[in-house]
Amino acid sequence: MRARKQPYHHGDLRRSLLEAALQLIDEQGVAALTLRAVARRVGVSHAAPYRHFNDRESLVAAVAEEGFRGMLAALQAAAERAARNKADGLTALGVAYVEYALAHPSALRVMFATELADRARYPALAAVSSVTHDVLVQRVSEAQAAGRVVAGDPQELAFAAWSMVHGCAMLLLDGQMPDAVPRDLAKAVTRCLELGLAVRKGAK
Amino acid sequence: MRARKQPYHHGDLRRSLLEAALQLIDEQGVAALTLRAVARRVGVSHAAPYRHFNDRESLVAAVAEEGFRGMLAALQAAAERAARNKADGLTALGVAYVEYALAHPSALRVMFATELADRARYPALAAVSSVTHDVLVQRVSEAQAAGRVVAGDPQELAFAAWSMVHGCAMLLLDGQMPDAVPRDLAKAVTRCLELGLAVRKGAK
DNA sequence: CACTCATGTTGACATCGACAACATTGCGGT
DNA sequence: ACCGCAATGTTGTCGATGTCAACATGAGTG
Repeated sequence: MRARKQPYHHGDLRRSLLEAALQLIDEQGVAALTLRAVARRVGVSHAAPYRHFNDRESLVAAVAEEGFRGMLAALQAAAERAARNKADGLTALGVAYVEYALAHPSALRVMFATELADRARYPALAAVSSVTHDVLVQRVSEAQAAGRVVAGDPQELAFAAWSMVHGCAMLLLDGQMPDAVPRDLAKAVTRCLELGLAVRKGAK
Repeated sequence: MRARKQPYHHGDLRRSLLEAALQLIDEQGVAALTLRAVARRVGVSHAAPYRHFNDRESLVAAVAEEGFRGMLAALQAAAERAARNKADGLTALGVAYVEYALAHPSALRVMFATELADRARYPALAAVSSVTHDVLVQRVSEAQAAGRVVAGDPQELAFAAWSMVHGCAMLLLDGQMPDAVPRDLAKAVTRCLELGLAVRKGAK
């Protein structure tokens, strides 16, 4: 069998570091996400991560990027499911967003962490986050074409929808609603969103 | 004149520390909020802050608390202004929320910082944040009574409103909408919110 | 006037991010 | 087959930070 002595070169250290980072965040929160701790967990020296990440923030950004990719996949899966069932794609998207947030709270926290405020410094992160946004805008446009959503700038309507869902997720994650059932609130929010965007047949 | 030599006792160090903390965040971001940096700015020794804050997180929590108080004042002022002008109090609240966020981005970031996720550890913070929430619920109830908002659990409706406005503020602060005019987006969101909550005269 | 305790200071330690200098090895060109 | 280079890891180190313990100061109270 192959010698168990760790080969000097790890193979795919970058990926291992990312996975360890996710575990750390899950177990001990974002504050515990330390370059040295990640290195320890993977079993490499404390400076090894610097070969793959410029600094701590770069690691955080990379983890956030992973999070966005995961969410993007979840959103697209939800949209396809909705399309197959002839259901409302927009609503499905909103529900999927909140569900992903509740299922991966630490990922969400990293994705929108304060440290990463200036996206300009992390183009890859900005890109994947932008794609996510585009998916949403696209669904809004489709819903408009199908006559299910009021006319108007799809960018602005999408932003409104995103705001609502994102805010809901964040408030739930932050425990701002301690005595409530998250899913009920999410439902209420989604319903309000539907009403707000729906084509209004009546006067007013 | 009074001796300029710093008296051994500062007088109101706690308040000074809080103000220095706010300045630091404004100037250099949340990451620069360091116990030692705050102490330096105030001109006391590096361990002095420990007489007023248990640890770094406690300081952050206290700053967040200040932020909530400021926002609460802004919201209440906006509500009163709206009442005098017979305008819609709920909309005024939403606009005031986003405006406060855009005017005090660093405060907002601290208020909803990741580190303070478990509010249980900071009762004072939880309290003032809860009061803010109550104000919103109250306005929703009033709007319902005035027939301007659909019937339903005011808690849930208020949460939906809060979600939307909070999400809008957060996304704008995070620069997720780089090529847009913040105020336009805020308007769009608020309008969507109004529509979503409004009493529907027509058929669905 | 003396005592006491809150408030502030000094000094120390472990940890962290970051860098530089050095070690190892996979890989491509000859 | 050999050489050499560049990517990848390691060790050592530095300054800064959070945190604690031991000590100093003085404001207010009896």
